[in-house]
Amino acid sequence: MGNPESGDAVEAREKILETAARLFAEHGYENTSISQVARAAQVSKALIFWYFDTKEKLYRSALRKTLEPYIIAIDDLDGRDEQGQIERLIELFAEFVNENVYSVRFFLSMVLQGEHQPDDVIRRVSELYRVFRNLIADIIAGGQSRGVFGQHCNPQLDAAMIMAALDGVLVQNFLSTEFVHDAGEMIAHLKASLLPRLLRADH
Amino acid sequence: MGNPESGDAVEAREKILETAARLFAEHGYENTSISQVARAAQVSKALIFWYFDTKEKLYRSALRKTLEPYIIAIDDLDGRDEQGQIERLIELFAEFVNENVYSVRFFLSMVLQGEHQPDDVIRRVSELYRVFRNLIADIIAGGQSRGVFGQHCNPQLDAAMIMAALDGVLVQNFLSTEFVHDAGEMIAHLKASLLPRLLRADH
DNA sequence: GTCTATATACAGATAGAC
DNA sequence: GTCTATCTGTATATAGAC
Repeated sequence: MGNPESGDAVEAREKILETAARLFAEHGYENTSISQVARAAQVSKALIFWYFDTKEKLYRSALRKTLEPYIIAIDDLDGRDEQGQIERLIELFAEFVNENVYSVRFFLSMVLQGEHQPDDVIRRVSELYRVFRNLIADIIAGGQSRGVFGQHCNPQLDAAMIMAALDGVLVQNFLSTEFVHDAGEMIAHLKASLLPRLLRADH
Repeated sequence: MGNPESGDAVEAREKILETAARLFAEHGYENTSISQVARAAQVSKALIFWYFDTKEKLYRSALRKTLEPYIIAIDDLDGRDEQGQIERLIELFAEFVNENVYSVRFFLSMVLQGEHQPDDVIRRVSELYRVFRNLIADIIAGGQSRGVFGQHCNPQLDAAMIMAALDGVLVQNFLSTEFVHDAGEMIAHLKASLLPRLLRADH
């Protein structure tokens, strides 16, 4: 599996990629120079260009690497009622964001600033988001036809609302210092606030 | 009030400031060069340094200028019941964000990225936010003592929740293309979802 | 106050030795 | 593959004429 001439060829490439992914996520595209990456990865600038040709391509490769752990395993939804399933999805989403704070924060600020948004990366992220929302919408629709949720529910809109609230809590969490309540408490409150409204009994 | 030598001295300074504020908000600190600002404001680079010494100081001055319209007039709250007051505050917040989309979006991405955050600017913005949240918390607490809202309410936490949901809706709105529902519809849904829970009757 | 011309630094990128 | 040395562009900032 190794190269004939040099044993750690792949490792240098990997180290550049890891370092670049970290630095880009921490300081953004324009705030990160090839020289910085080279210094931090302990290689020469030229080597970075040897592997990645341009700064732009390095950036794209680094982002793609960052996306690798972006998978949410939705396993244990069976055996729960509709409300329980949605609650579990909310928890999974919060956990996911928590495990990827730095990169999620970075993607968010990337999209907000609107510059240097490789299309494929944006697509992956927003697809993940949409899958999640549709999952919730489907559960609501299913619960509706089973008579658990009322006809006043609008699956797509209610799912979007839950996601929005979730986003808000997590964004506030990013801004931490100034925003008092901790995420766990807020997530619990979110469930208590939004889910009862869906049930058929009241309204 | 004019200078003896040059009639439009102040206007050049103002033009630089306006232009810088716009460009910084559109492209960020690192993506905006003094040369760009000079070209867009139709003055020489040197003049910018004459007035503002360094790029950093120009940035700070531009941000301070951006903050000037950051005032929310809370006038017509009297004559409404508690729920009506909160609904009105939600509308005011949404209107405010809508009238300042570009700069709000910019401040958000600035805080998220964590770099180039002049302390005084951050303070102003987060103070505005806190005032708003406390206003809602006070209304909830007042409604509680008047018996309109139930004892299960937690004024600070419920206010934070409302603000979080509001944030989420508005952030989703920034990301527009990928996120289906329009802000007005979501705001209406937000009121319908969160406020009934506060009332004493149910629960 | 406003300009042109310039100093200085560092960015991205290339050439070529090993 | 990995390096040193260098090219070229552009950034912030300054000097000095008007």
